[in-house]
Amino acid sequence: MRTVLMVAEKPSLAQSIAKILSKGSCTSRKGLNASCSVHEFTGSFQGQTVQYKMTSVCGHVMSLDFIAKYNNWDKVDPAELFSQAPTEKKEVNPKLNMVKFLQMEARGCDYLVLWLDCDKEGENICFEVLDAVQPMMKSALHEQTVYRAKFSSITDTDIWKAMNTLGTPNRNEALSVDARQELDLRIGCAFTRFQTKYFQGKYGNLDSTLISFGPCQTPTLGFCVERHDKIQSFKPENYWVIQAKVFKGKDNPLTLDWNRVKVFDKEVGQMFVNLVKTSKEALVESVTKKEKAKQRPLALNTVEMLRVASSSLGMGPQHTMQIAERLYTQGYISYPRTETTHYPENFDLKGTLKQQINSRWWGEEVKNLLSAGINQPKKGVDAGDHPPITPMRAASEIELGSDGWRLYEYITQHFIATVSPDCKYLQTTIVFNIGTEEFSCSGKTLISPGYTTFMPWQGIPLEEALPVCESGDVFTVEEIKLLEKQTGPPDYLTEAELITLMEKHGIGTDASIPVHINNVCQRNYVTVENGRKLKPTNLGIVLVHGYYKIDAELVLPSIRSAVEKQLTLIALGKAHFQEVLQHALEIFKKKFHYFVDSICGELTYSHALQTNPFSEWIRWCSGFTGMDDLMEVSFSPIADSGKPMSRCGKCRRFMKFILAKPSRLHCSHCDETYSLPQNGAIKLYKELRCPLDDFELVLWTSGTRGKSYPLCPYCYSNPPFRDTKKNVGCNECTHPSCQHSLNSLGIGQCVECDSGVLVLDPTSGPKWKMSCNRCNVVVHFFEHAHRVQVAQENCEACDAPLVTVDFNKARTPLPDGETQHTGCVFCDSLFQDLVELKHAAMRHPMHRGGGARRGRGRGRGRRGPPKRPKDKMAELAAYFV
DNA sequence: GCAAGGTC
Repeated sequence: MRTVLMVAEKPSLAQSIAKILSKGSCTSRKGLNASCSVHEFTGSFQGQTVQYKMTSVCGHVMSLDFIAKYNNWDKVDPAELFSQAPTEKKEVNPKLNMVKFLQMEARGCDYLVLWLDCDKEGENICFEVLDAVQPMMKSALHEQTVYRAKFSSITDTDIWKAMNTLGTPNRNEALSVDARQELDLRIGCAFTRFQTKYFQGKYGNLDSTLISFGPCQTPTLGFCVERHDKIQSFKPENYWVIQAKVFKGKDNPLTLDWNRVKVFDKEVGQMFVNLVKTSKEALVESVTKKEKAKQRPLALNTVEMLRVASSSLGMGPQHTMQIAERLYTQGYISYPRTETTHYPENFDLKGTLKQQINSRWWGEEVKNLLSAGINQPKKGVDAGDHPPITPMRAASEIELGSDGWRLYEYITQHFIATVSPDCKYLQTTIVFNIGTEEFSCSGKTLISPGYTTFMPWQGIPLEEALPVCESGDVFTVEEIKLLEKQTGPPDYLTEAELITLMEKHGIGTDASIPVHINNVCQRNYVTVENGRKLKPTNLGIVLVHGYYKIDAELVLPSIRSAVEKQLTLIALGKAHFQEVLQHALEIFKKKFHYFVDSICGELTYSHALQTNPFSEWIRWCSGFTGMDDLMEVSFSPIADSGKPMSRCGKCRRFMKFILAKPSRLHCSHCDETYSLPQNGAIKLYKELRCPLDDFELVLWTSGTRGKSYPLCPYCYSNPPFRDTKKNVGCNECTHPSCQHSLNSLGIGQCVECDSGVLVLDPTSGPKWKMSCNRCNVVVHFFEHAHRVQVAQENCEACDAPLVTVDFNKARTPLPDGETQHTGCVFCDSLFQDLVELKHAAMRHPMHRGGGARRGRGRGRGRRGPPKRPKDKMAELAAYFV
């Protein structure tokens, strides 16, 4: 029997489609990776009985990156990223082993049906799957073996229709995505690397480790700054309004609005007041009553959910999506990433509603709605991806958790609202004549709440009823006043407004909008204020103003849509991939050079390149215009930042320690910046010097319960030996004789990780410890000893260096009041009770180990001394190869 | 260390 392999874009879809095509009779098994399942069933395919295998990928299989040597920020000129730097496709998530999994499943299959999402990205993934799978499939000479299923919703009719009208994957659409990936990568990385290096080398208090640029994130930031500028440049204006109060009989006075609304000239206002004041009576000119409706909402899609979650629930988009994902995988809501606002024809609206009849919150109203008959939902847009977001089963607050419940509650309320009647109300307007001027007042009274029963925040607020009157009635004027008012500035952009702007300008997609917003926050360009308002930081403002000054297109949203337009030409087969790509790259390369030239002022970029290798030229940039003028207002030059710390090995002057992220050392005399390990504190290390370069050592420490090690600021960035890695401290340095090196202080192989060595922390006394130079393992030993040293000799049993310990006479734990002992930490019986294993407490909660595993329960020595290493010297020796 | 786009 022949086999048909079918691949969907995500596991949940593979399952749904298999269920439909097998009429519920498929058997399922886990695939090679934990994420993907394979659903198998027998059926017919082109008139023959076949075995079907339905599975999925998890989004993209491959992603684009530069080949490794172009990922060195110090050696590669960002300008090379526009053309010279070759790219390669790598597996997105090597842990998932997706290619291997697909190949395993494809081995010996006869046909392939691609069920990827029906958009350009899906088309691109088709070819990623195809590339992986085709070599493993049986080859047929005169027969089509690869098919594309095109479906517009996940319903029986649609899936069967797709199956019966299979086509072929569209290479052009896939290529347009390839082009987008390459453009985004080359442009984004080139600008990001240049900006980061340039500004970091120049300013000491930037407070950002990365100054990123991207075709989506930069316009996103641009929107926030645009509003900021409007606020800043706002000039309040005085205006005047006439307020009239009238009454009839014993009724409360009625405040009327002036039909001219306002005037911007006080004298003109006063003139009107005088005209009005000639009359003591207000004559009712007309009374109109209009029945109006507030329309029930469209079915819910992702972007609307994100907007409401932000504005009404105070939940950020990233967080909202995480919660929604969870609700989806737990079966409470339907798939949360969709652009569609129209329910499929056969959607079971009543069934979905019936699930809610026992709810203690809205059960009664739902019952009423069902018995009165539900309303046909409004016609929305069917984007052909997934049905709108709806609840899938009843739930309670306890099982969902606070935010989970709030989001579920909203999704459910929104769903019920879409099948409820519109809200109906009566709008009454009374128009008055006082003297020559017209005034009016209006009010709303509820006729039937309709959907606002379920979305009470949209309800018609209760108002005081207007007096009953008809045209010709006369009211008495109680008061006429000229009020002076002032126009106010707009407020900062709310997250919900930003989402709307991004959607409108095509910046990002439903899935990526939250990521871009998160990016501009994490990069310190924007902060989220009360009410989820987005306020740009100094850095964000300066960057955007800089782009405006140099090349506004870099920040305008139109840049994205222009590129998208070109890409569509590829998708339509009207332009060639290479043509469009090269053309766009050419334009952006010019923009890049112009940007660099503008920032660097007099010295042109190409000139600088000719005369200096890349690593040298950045410092040559001087005589700035544009961006730097702006930067200097908000940020201080690196030479003026920080406090003196340790001496430079080249000029012997003090270097300054800059605390702002990324913390670093800067020698203003040599104009050099040296990077340091992050997430810890830096101190001077006893004015000791590195024997190789004469730089004063500094001590990095992650806190009292964590690790610490000395490092040489120069060696840290410029590894001294061929076998030393970049960005390591003295505890990984292989210097043969320096007293701070791994060679002098290493004691034995790490008890947990494979590659680390336990190194004595010479600063840790009196709570002595040795810590692994690779992982978080810390071994506490010889508490209260007043000296711990690594001896010259090695253990006869295991060859580990011996350790000499000195205790005070009064506190010595050694037998017979002995104060000194030399022995092996791993083998010596006297030492056995004096050694204890722990994990370093890390400052950063993201690091593994550390905190969570630090139990009080483990008494000293409970786990015994560290395991006896098999061959410690072999491990140690590995370091010196 | 970088982009944006999928998805878990």
